[in-house]
Amino acid sequence: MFSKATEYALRATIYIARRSDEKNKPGLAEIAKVIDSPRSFTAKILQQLTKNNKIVSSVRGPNGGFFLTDKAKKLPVYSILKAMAEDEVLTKCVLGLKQCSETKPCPMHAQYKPLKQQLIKLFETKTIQDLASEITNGDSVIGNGK
Amino acid sequence: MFSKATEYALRATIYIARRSDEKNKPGLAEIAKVIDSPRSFTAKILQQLTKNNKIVSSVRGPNGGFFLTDKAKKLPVYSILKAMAEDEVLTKCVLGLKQCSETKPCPMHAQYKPLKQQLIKLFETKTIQDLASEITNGDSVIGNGK
DNA sequence: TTAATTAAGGATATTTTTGTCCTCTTTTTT
DNA sequence: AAAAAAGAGGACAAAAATATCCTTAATTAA
Ligand code: FES
Ligand code: FES
Repeated sequence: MFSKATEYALRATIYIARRSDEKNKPGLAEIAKVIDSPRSFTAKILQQLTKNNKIVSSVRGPNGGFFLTDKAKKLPVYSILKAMAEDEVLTKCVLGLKQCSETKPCPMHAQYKPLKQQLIKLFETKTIQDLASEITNGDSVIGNGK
Repeated sequence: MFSKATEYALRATIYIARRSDEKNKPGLAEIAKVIDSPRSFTAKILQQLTKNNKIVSSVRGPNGGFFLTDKAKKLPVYSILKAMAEDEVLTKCVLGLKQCSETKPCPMHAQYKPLKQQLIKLFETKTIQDLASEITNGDSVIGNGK
């Protein structure tokens, strides 16, 4: 469904949200290990999320690492998709028509549309914090332990 | 959601289903034009659908082209996804965990699962013929006219 | 102030996806 | 039989996605 880059972005952000506060900032090595992603590639993705979109924050130097502000934690998961420029995975025509519209719908449209809307709603409604809590509560996992 | 190749495969197959019978077999040029896809790349995809998976049939020579048998028309759309080796787009974990399971679910799983199941059901239930009929009835389009 | 630690950023490499082109084979028409 | 019209298939090309490495900058601790 999503690219590897976006999958890593989602997993990394959720993990950081769960692990970070004023005192505790997971570093790249820890993050990549836990979410099981290639380290340097993950670094690039975190740069993307840090730079333009202000979803993830970072500090350099000893005891540095990545963290999410309380404000960032309240962002919808959808904002990660937008930061990765993959939000149109959810919005575009499932058969690849240039426009997904009511006036010239593809033959899947009528039945696909309600599912699509539920999907979008799910990503718009769930916050990063919501997903992080799921893990803290032990209801779900994001990778290999922790 | 799906790769370009799979989008072309879906559109091409639906178009062929709609246009073809014993006497009438659309050719590559016509198909690519109507569904708005790169001609030679579409040829490769149709080869894939013809060769291994027997979804599309073809005949060479003058008045040759592509067609679907009545049997093929009754196949679920899902079979096109399988032929293109992209069925796991619908089945895998939305966050990219190696397993989508109940025992170690990702934090999206609980809410994503029902949508995923509806998506799979949609692709498993709808036949190629169903979608072709939608176009014949004028209820939807697959590309630029015809 | 020096050394150590950690993210940022640039350059490069690899792999996959997407796409083109040319020749070969099959089939029909003349 | 020859010519023409298609798809089949292989080789190649271009672009995008994925991934690695190395140097630089910032920050902290000794
Ligand atoms: S037009 Fe294809 S999904 Fe809306
Ligand atoms: S475990 Fe992630 S969707 Fe099922």
